[in-house]
Amino acid sequence: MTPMHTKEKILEIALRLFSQRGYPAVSIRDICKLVPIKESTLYYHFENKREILQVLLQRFEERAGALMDRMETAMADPLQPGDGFGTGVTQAFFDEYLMDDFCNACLRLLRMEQGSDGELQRSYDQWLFERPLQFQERVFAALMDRGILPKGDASSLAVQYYAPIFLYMERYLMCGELTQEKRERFRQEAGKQIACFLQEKGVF
Amino acid sequence: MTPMHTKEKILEIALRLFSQRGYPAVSIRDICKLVPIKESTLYYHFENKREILQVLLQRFEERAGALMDRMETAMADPLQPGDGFGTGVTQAFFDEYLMDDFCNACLRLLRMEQGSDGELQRSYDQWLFERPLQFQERVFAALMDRGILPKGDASSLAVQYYAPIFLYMERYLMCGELTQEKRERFRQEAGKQIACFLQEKGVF
Amino acid sequence: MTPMHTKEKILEIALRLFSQRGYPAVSIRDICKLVPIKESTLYYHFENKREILQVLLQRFEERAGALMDRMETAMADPLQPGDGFGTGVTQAFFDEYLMDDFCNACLRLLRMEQGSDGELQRSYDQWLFERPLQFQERVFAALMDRGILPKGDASSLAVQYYAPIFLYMERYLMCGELTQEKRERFRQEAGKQIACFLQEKGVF
Amino acid sequence: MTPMHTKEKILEIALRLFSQRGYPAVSIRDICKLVPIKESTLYYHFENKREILQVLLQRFEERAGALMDRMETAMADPLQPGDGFGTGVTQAFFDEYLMDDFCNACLRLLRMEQGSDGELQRSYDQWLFERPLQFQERVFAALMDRGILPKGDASSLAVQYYAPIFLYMERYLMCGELTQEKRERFRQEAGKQIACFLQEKGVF
DNA sequence: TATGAATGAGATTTCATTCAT
DNA sequence: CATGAATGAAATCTCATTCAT
Repeated sequence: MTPMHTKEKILEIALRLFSQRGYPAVSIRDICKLVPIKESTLYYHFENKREILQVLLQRFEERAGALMDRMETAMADPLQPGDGFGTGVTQAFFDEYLMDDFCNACLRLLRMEQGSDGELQRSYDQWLFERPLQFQERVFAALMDRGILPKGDASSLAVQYYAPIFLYMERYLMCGELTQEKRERFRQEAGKQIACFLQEKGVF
Repeated sequence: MTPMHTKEKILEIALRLFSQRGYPAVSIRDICKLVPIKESTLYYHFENKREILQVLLQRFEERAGALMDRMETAMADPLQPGDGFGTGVTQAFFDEYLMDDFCNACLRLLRMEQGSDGELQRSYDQWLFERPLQFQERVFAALMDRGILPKGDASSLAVQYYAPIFLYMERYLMCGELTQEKRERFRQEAGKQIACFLQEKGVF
Repeated sequence: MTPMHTKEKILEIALRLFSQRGYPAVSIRDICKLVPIKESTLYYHFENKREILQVLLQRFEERAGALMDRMETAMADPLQPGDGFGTGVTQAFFDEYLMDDFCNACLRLLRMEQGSDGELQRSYDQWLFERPLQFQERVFAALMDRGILPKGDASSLAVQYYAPIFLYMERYLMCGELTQEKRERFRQEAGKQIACFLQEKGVF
Repeated sequence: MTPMHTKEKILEIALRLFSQRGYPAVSIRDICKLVPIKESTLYYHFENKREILQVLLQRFEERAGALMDRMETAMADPLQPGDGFGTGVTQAFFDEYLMDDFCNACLRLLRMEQGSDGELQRSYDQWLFERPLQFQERVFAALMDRGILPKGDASSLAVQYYAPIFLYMERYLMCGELTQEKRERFRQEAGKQIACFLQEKGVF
């Protein structure tokens, strides 16, 4: 057994259980049974139950932040010719964020627990509303600048673009097991709405 | 107002707490402390903790079902001249459903607990996706029939119409306290998107 | 079983164990095993372990306060002829305080735990130094007023009178089991010192 | 000053904590956190928690024994002319014993833990009652032999001499932090009682 | 010497629930 | 209807200790 293996295993199992049943419904026992270790061992690696959650969410913030930064950087560059309408970026948002095992589980967790903790609420809002909408708004503003889109309310457009994605995410990616079938369904339905949107706006 | 019977008081407090902290994070003690009664008294009114949840959700289903039925009936009638584009119906959906204290709390509850229970998951999907989208689809189909909207994919239109509402509901009505300010904000932002949609589609 | 019997039994056992081994060395388990009840039952009667201690010490303060008040009242009256030099009062201090099962156990407890709690420290000082010395000082001041003792430092006299009592109390009444033999020994040795003191001061 | 070896550091910290909170209330963790070392390291230096206590008390016995021996030797010699009434010896008893950081902490520890251990009880009695009283008795017996004091009960005199010292020690040196202010107060009050005693007995 | 990792036993406390009154 | 009293099970966490490295 490589050292530091246990701590990672704990985090992995804990995230799985937390995202399935919610933080308060998962006991230290449950986690340890699956790792498997004795309960006292867990306390060698973490101060308390809460710390597991914190480490998890801190890692999520790092990954989410890095992804958003990457997306914004990609957009700041003159648009890649082959990217058409930023499709590549949206793809990354789907694959490395909404449907990535780790991020998806963290998002479910945030979504469930935001009610009982102001900080989590803030985080949930940031990573599922604020940053994505902000990003999309900048994209549309840039397209308006370049004359690809008629001048108008970029913020409103961002909502029109993002809302269906969000809806399908909630419906297909935030409940039950994250099966391959659901991923596919999400991709299709969200893709359809995006295509519809782009067509209506006369892009292409 | 009839004097609040104990059973009703229990349900009221329980719903408040469940919708704030989530079902497993609320103890019988917590509920009884606020009612206020002794824990043993609660078991005179309910078989067990689960039953409180069940009664609550059953009542919700009744109310939600009744509302949806009412909405569909209103739509089935030749459109009320003064209603324009079903605005009155959407208003009812906002005021008597998404922002009604009881329904809102139930929706939050469903939203949180759906992960740990297949039945709740089914219910959540039904009352927040299936029925609203279905209804909206029928509305648009009817408008197409009457030539008010060009023939097309009513189901896709329904998503375009409903998704922003859903997004704002998630953002403003499903977290933190349901303040008057948040209600207003929701009404404005959602209203703006609806207006935008109607205008684009050439209705009016 | 009469109602409220359990709570008293818990207090009784807890005091016995606390005064023998010290508060932190006694577990809820230890107490419950002897009562005997299940651990969860204890929490029906007390909020937590600390509360047991608090109830105990509060009762002690009441009894100790009442005794001291009684002693002071007795002294304020013109001295009882048969009481000679307040011997009766000292007797009460011995029998109903230092050697009384309840008070003795509480004093041991205070003595042991004062180190870890400022409030207990205050209480210990009050009931074993402040009040007894104060009382004794008043007695001597009164005797000086009446010319039975030559005018002088009543406070210093109080220490001379009380210190041997305190020393023997510490040696015989604050360690090991409070046997009849130790009580006797305390009474004799302390009595001898008191007699010695009175003789030297020329009282009688 | 040689660099403080780990073992010594452990003993130092342990004594500080034990004397403040009592042996059972101090965990290996608490000690190691302050040393600072990992818990497993402690077990390289000591077999178990108990052994720390034992080493501490063994050292105390050595120091206390040495001091008492020194005091007795000093007394056995023809009285030092400048020492008057053994004042120098009493001073040593104060400074190198009751108020010495190490001895004071050990005495507090013994005082607290004597209840849970027969051996400690024996030790406490020996070093705080038996030996000091015995020593004082011999002093007074010697003074009687030399006609400086009238023949009488040396043992009773010893108690009269020592009891106030003991009382002030308990009150000022066995609770809370051992501040300079408390040391001073002890010295004054105890000194006053000693002076008073000597004057009354007509020594000088 | 020191540490990382683990653990059995046990501590305190909470929880949902029962039952006699 | 309501309560007082009790409880088995489990939750979180602490403790002293071990052992391989």
